[in-house]
Amino acid sequence: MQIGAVAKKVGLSVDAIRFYERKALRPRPARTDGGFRRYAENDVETLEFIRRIQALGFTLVEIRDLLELRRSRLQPCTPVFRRLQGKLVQVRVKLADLDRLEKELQIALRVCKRELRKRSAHCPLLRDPNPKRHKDAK
Amino acid sequence: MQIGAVAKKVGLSVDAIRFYERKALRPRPARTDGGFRRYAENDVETLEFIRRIQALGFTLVEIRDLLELRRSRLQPCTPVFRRLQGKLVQVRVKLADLDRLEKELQIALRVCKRELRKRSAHCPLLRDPNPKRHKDAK
DNA sequence: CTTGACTCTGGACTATACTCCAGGGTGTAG
DNA sequence: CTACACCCTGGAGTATAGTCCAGAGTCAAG
Repeated sequence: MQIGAVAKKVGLSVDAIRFYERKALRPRPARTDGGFRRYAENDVETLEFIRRIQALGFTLVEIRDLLELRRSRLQPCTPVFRRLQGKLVQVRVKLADLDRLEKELQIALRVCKRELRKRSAHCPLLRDPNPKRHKDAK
Repeated sequence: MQIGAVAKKVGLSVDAIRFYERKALRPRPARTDGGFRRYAENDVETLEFIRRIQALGFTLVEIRDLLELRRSRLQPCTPVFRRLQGKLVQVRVKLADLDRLEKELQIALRVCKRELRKRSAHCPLLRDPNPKRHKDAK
C-alpha cells in the first residue's frame, strides 16, 4: 500500500503521515526501489493508534513516548496508567480554568445587562470591567 | 513615566508593551526628544484594561476591537454585551470538549485499572485504546 | 565628562501540529 | 512510449502571544 491509500484509510493527510515520520512517531518506512514508502496493515494500525491517543488529548511528543511502550514486547499497564492519570489532572486543571472564566464572563454579562436595563449609554466594562475594584491607591 | 516604570506598575514586560504597540493595541506613544516612549496615567489604565479583558479569554485581536469601542466618546454597552456572549459560547464549547475528554480518559483509566487488578502484563490500551471497537471489517 | 541604568529598532526564536509548495521522479495502463 | 496519477524532498508558512537578542543611543547623577 502506498501513502495515499493509507491516508485515505485512516483519515489523515499524506502530509500528516510524513510529518509523523519526521517527528519520529513512526519507526522506519519500507521503500520501493524508486523510493516510495510501502505500508503494511500493521502501519495502518499504528496510525489509528496515534489518532485515538491524540483524541485523548495527548501531544505528539507524548504519543511518541507511548509508542515506545507499545513497541516493547512486554506492554505493561502501569506506565500507561500513570500517563493517563497525569493527563486527567491536566485536563481537570484546564476545566477548572475554563470554569472560572465562564463565571467571570457571566459576571461581566450581568453588569452589562443591568446597564442596558438602565438604558445608560456608557458601558462600565469599558471603564472598569472588574466591578470589585476601585481605584484610589497611588 | 518611561516604559520600564509602566511595565512594573501593570505587571507586564517591557517587550510585551512594545509588542502591543506593534499590534496596534495601543494608539500612539508620546516620545521624548531622544526617542523614549513617555506614558501617562491614562496609558497605564489602558494596559490594565487589556490585562483584565485578556483574563476574560479574549485574544489580542479581539481586544483591539474592544479598545476601539473604548476610544469612542459614546461607549455603548450593546456591542460589548454581544462580544461577551460570543466569548461565553466559545468557552462553553471548549468546556464541553474538555468534559468529553475527561470522560474518555476516565474510561481508559478504568480499562487500565481492571487490567492491573487482573495482574495481566499486557496493557489493552496499547493495542486498542477504544474498547468499544472490534476490528473485523475490510 | 563619565558611568551605569535604561531604552531604541528590527528581526529571530519558542511551542504545536500541521499545510502547502516547487521542482523533480515513479508506476502503470493503454 | 506516452500520459497521468501519484510520490519524493526540503523548506516555508499558519496562528498565538509573546521573549530574547545585538548593537546602538539616551538620561540622570556625580
